[in-house]
Amino acid sequence: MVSLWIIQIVPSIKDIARIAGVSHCTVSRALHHSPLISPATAERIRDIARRHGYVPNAVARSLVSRSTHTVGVVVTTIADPFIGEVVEGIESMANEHGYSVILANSKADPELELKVVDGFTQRRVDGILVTASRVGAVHGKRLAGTNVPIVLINNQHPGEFAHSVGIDNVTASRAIVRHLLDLGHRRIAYIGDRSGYQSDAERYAGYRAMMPAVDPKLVMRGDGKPEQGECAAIQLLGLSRPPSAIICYNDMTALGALRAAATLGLRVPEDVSIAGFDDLFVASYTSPPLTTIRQPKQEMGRRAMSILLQLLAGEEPESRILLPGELIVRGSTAPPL
Amino acid sequence: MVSLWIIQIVPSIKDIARIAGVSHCTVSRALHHSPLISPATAERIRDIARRHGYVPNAVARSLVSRSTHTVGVVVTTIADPFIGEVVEGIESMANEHGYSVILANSKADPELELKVVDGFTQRRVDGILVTASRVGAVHGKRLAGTNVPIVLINNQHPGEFAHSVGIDNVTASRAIVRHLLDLGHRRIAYIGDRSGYQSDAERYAGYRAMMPAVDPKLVMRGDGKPEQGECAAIQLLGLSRPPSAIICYNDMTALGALRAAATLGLRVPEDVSIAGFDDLFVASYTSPPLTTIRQPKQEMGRRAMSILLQLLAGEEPESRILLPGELIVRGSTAPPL
DNA sequence: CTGAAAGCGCTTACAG
DNA sequence: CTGAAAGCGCTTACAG
Repeated sequence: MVSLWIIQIVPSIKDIARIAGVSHCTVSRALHHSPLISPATAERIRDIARRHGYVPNAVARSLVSRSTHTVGVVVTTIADPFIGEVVEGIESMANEHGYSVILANSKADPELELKVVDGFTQRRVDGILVTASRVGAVHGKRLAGTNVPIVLINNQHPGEFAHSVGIDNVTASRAIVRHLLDLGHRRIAYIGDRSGYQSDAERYAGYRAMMPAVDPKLVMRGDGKPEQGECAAIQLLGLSRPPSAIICYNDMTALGALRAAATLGLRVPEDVSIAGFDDLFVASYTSPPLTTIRQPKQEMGRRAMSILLQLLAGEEPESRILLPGELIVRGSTAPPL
Repeated sequence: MVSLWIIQIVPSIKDIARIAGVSHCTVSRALHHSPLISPATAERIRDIARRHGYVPNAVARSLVSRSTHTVGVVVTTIADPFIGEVVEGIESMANEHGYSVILANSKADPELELKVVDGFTQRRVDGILVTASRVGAVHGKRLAGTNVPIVLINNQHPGEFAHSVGIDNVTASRAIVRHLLDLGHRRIAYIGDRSGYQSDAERYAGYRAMMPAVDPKLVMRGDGKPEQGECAAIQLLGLSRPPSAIICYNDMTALGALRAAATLGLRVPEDVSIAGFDDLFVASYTSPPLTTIRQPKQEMGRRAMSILLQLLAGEEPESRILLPGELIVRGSTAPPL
């Protein structure tokens, strides 16, 4: 069977002009409700446009207005639930202000990220948002040199960029430690992330600041995923003087720690308290549910987009916004026996 | 402090032409590696373009080529982990073929969805992908009437659209029931979704087809979220002759059922087996981990994009693709005591 | 109130 | 091998 092509004619402003018997610029003005056009003809033109299914061509408009009303969003992966929430926030804020979101995946690969940003530049996005980038480390200066305004969210290698939104890791981390100290814990372990992220450094700093003394045996590093969290927790719980509580860099790591406790036949929170960071959806459904720090994910997206909007309006927004985390106490922490 | 505007001049093809002392069309050809241009001048022009930071303007190119190499993706919410995976698949396939993804949120609101599609039309996307839409119900015909090719993923109200990708719910559902029957279960309950989705009808059909007899008391409906799954499960488990196993419409419902069992002091799987559908990330981290059907989420996105690509190439792809689900047996199902 | 003209940045027949 | 010309669909001073 041969494929049949029906050429769908989408009418242009000129087609409408011809039908209405006016010039195409009059149509343009009528469609924009310009006060220059007489109400009668304006209405007549709009009616014709409607009946003929006229849809303005944003591409042509962008070419002359030199603005696409589009923002590029770079993510390491959109399948990550954390990033999904952030993008949800970006998208809603963008949408409320007439902007569209172009999404691109960098797969955390610096080369790909550069390609992605190049693609954004070709498409003439008005601005760029980058989430959870470790990429600043590699191509920071290069990106920062672009003409397009860039706002970073949860940037892992700050410095090069003017504008960013993040979470107050130190304060949040201190809040978790305080919570555990208040419960009566004294031997508190920390399972961090060895990737060299600033967020890990800050969370660890909060931990150190609150602890009267830190036993180096109680500090380990994973990779932010459950498996290594499990390994680290197994080692910690096997110590001659094991911790009574474990603070994890993030919820993923805590998932592994919970599993480690189960494997070792330890009860949470009776035998060991475990805390995470992020408050992913899964944190409410583990057994027991996880005590953690809630990051305002959507809010972070909205704020970042809002900074971008200000930048595009020629304003001078705050350069670095630090949002507070919220301690969510659930069943995985309790006084030590 | 007054905002200072540095006008960033992005050179156009004409600027490069002036510098190179040729016409702008020669530049255009050189940049496209046209064989018409002498290798020497071509290289010289490309070098000048490079040094002056020339970046082609895709907007202008789109205007003349009448193709934006852009696809619009409609989601009910990008924060949903299921949808995130699907979009990941779409994005990767799109990217491999030089297409960009514009993301838009419909919030499952038919009005908004229509606005979103209208926005896509203005931006002249080459095609549209819609995930998990209940919207077909309301505006199906209207959308189907657009000039732009549309492919649906996990469509809940098929019929109006030519092209779609889905999962073989009936077969997958039968596989779960068979698994439970093989374990020795005879009283098997089903907690469905009352929203009238086709997926629920199909999963229920698979359940009915495999059961020698269905006790109507063992069939309940929630809304696909944990709370109502919990309610339904509490009622089921309180029956004078309670089920020994519960099949849930999806993992979210199963999360509620697991919680119900815990609340009632029942052990899973010893006292009751529980199965879900979807294989969300959370399914591996519940306690016990959840037996469920894995949907090939990324694959669904890739296949849908691939159909769209064929459509754009003027080919005639299969109109309806049904992917198989995979039974994932974990700790939440076992023989009845 | 309306139209003719120029231009946004590019591609592509058509001449030479 | 290269350039002049036309055109993609629109906006917006500039005249009238």
